Amino acid sequence: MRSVPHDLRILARGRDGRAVLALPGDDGRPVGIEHMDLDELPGRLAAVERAEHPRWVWSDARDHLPRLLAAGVTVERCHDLRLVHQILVHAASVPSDDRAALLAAAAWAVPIAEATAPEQEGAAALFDLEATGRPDQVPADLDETCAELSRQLRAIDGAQDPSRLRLLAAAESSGAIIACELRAAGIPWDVAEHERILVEHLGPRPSPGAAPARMAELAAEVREALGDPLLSLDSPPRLLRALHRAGIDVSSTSKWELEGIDHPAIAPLLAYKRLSRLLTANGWAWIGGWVRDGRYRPVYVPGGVVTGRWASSGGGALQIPRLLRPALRADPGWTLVSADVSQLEPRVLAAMSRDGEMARAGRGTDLYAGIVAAGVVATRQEAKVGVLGALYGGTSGDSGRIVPRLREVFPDAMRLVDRAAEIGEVGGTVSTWLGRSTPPADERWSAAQRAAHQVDATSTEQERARRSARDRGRFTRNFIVQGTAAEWALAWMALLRQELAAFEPVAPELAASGSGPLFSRRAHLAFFLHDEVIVHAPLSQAEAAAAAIRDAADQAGRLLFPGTEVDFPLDLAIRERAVKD
DNA sequence: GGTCTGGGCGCG
DNA sequence: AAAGCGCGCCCAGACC
Repeated sequence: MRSVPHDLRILARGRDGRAVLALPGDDGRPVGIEHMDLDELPGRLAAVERAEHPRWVWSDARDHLPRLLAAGVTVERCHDLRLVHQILVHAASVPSDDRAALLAAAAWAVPIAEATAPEQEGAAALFDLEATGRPDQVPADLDETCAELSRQLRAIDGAQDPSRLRLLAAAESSGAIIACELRAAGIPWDVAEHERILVEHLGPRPSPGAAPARMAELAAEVREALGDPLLSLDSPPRLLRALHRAGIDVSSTSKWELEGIDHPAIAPLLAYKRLSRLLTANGWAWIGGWVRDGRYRPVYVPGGVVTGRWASSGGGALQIPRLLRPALRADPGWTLVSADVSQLEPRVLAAMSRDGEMARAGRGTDLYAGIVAAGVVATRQEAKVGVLGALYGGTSGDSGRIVPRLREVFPDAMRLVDRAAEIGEVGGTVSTWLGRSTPPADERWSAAQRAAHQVDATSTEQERARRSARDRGRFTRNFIVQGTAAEWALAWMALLRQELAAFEPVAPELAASGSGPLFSRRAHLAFFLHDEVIVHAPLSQAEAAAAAIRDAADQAGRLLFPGTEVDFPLDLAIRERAVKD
């Protein structure tokens, strides 16, 4: 009834730590089985790659790829069974018995592993399994791999729109490769510049346990202004009590509540908080823990967020403060090509909903300016607040005032997100454009809704249930947009990676020092942040890399939304350092 | 000693 | 006052 795609090639774990290559047969059983030692694998795999350009089926990129990359070998395409399992097991478009079969294969649903800072790794362990944060849990032997592949192919083939799920599986799997490659290549990191920024803001590096000079000064000012000479600023409850004693009426110590209060303690306190954050999150300890040989090598976690966005594990790769962006710096003779998409999420919404009016507002560069130009609102700020309110479910304040206006002007777009919210509020499932679905509402949520519908429900129970229903509505409203934007970004990166891989290597004397065997002689992806990429490129390839980034964005739009009027303009810059403006 | 939770804040 | 989504990380405090 169904034939296995002919370009699949299986890489699995053999007995005694050996590797095994095979082809999936039409009956689901492996054929053409080859066993080999691990040190033979990169050479053999590279030969198959060159000759056949297969799609490699493996349990988990993290099982195999780090070792291959260290040996200078990578692959064009894969099918990552763990990631695709995670998608298919919830996908609403997959028939329920196929989903049940996947659910029964519970070992494929492994939790995200912790990252290990390089300082805790042996130097030789950098590319071992342990170092990639991957416990040995997924059943990766040949039979299990084939069985799971069969389940997944059946699930996709039986889905309402197999082509979308196939595209999603390919994009997600490509992300698995890219995440490993990003770690192997690393972010070129200028430690001297990072330290200069720390000293500029905090003062000289303090001895262990001591506070930096600037923080100590600010803390003294705060204690003086509050008349509390022994106060610790690092304990929110104590700080809150001290603020109350000083007559400052706040309900928390958070900065948005403190801002705007007129008291001599506030300015130094806010400054202290800012510095404290810099020190603890990205101070000298962070450099020592995460930067080695001029590279920051974060662990990216594709599919780590329910919506399909990537998460990161260790070092906070997706939360690097803007203040430290200048430390992201190209190697000598190289440059950074940085690009981010302007207003990705509203553009994705316009494309998904085929809202022509919204597509037209975005044509050119700035969607918010387009909304102003169309006469919908008076200022760019209002346009932005309104659109974010539409995407997030804002009801009060400025966004609550503006969203109804957007509902008149962009009826198709607003209907799509409003409908997603309605479905979520009653416990339903919504899906992204390519078919990633929300997990079912958890049992506590459903129990609260049931309780509120009993005849003897208290008003507290009813109010709590209404609130959690609205919470879930905002989640599902945002899910379809954030998740589809993540799909667009995956396609963008996958297409970009393909283009960069075709670049000619530069001369050996122009090689980057720390990017590893595969990436030191041609432009390569170095950083990814939801709607933003940075490519590290030899100077001679910078313009070509910029063109590739733009071309990949155009192609991604057409791939996901054939015939769409929506464009995806980029802010792009070629600079030595990744600073904005 | 360890683990867990919430506050707070960085990113999109 | 964070109004409105999704994260990770650090710290203090609570608890075992």
